Amino acid sequence: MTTTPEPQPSDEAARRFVEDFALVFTNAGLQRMPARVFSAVLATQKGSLTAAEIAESLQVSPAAVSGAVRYLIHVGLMSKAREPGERVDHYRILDDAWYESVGRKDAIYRQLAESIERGMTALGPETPAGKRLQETHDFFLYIAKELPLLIERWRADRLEA
Amino acid sequence: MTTTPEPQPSDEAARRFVEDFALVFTNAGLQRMPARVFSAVLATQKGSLTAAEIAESLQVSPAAVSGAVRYLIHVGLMSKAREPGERVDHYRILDDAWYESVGRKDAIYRQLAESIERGMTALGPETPAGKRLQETHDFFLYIAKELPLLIERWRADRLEA
DNA sequence: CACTTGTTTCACAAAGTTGTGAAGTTAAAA
DNA sequence: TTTTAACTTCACAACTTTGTGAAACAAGTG
Repeated sequence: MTTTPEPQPSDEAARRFVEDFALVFTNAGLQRMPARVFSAVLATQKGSLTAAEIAESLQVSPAAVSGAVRYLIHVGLMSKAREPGERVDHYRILDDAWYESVGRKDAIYRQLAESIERGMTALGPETPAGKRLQETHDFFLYIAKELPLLIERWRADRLEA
Repeated sequence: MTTTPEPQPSDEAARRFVEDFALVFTNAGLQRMPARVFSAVLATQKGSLTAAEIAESLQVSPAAVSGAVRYLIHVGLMSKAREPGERVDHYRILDDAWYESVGRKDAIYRQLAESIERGMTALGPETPAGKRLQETHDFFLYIAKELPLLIERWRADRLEA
């Protein structure tokens, strides 16, 4: 046994950033533990961490890490990789994690639009309510269409530089 | 006493829409009760409802309605109005509720960018981690800037038609 | 001014969520 | 094939959130 029993010997400022960013990310809608795990990996120099390292650095159980990374992988923010003949998984943030997570919001707006459309039928398309819904519907579709284009434009601009 | 004791005599399809839309809206991030209240008002022909009507139509307590509308007003999705010499409040959805609620998301991205910026300082701007954060930071600021422009473009297009 | 009706506040119970320890599973190493 | 380290699953306890009933409050009305 030569590992440190301390919470972690390394950089205190980094740990504060991890919690700070996780908090903001939580406000943005992510659950707490996935936000912390993501944040912990984000703040590493090498860009990846093993489950044990995550657990140690956040002071949580391996079970919590397991649940969080499963979720993060599911929503396409992280990937798990194991080198051939290795025993540990390395978790890293996908290169286009952010683009995806913003761009994927178009699905939400599309769902809203679909629900509104059903509502128009239910309430009568020619009634005042129906007409009000029509505009909302169009707006949601507009956003759903434009969001991915926005990301694309960013990508294109980025390639030039 | 001449009011109906039934859950509500009126349109069944409308009630289904209310719950359907509330659900989608909840998936999009709103709490359940505010989503239901909003949805109930959205589905009315006259475009407004009193607290009592909301409570009746959703089969919830006045307290729940009170809490929900307070929240909805706070986040700028609803307004409360009382006619001079009236005893009841009428709740209605703000005309630009949706524009606001989408456009206001730029604040979230701005906060993310700010947190990332603090992280860059903490991790060292010239380190691998610092450089990775830089790009994320720029991306968030880009989104924060473009979202309101997107809404504006919609508004402009709409005025023409 | 007392009454009535509509709204808000508050303590609490019910329901839902989150993270833990412990047991179970997988796969490399011996 | 047995051992061992890494990871996952699961039942449960702690914590949080949500909606309720009851009481307090506010504002027209007679």
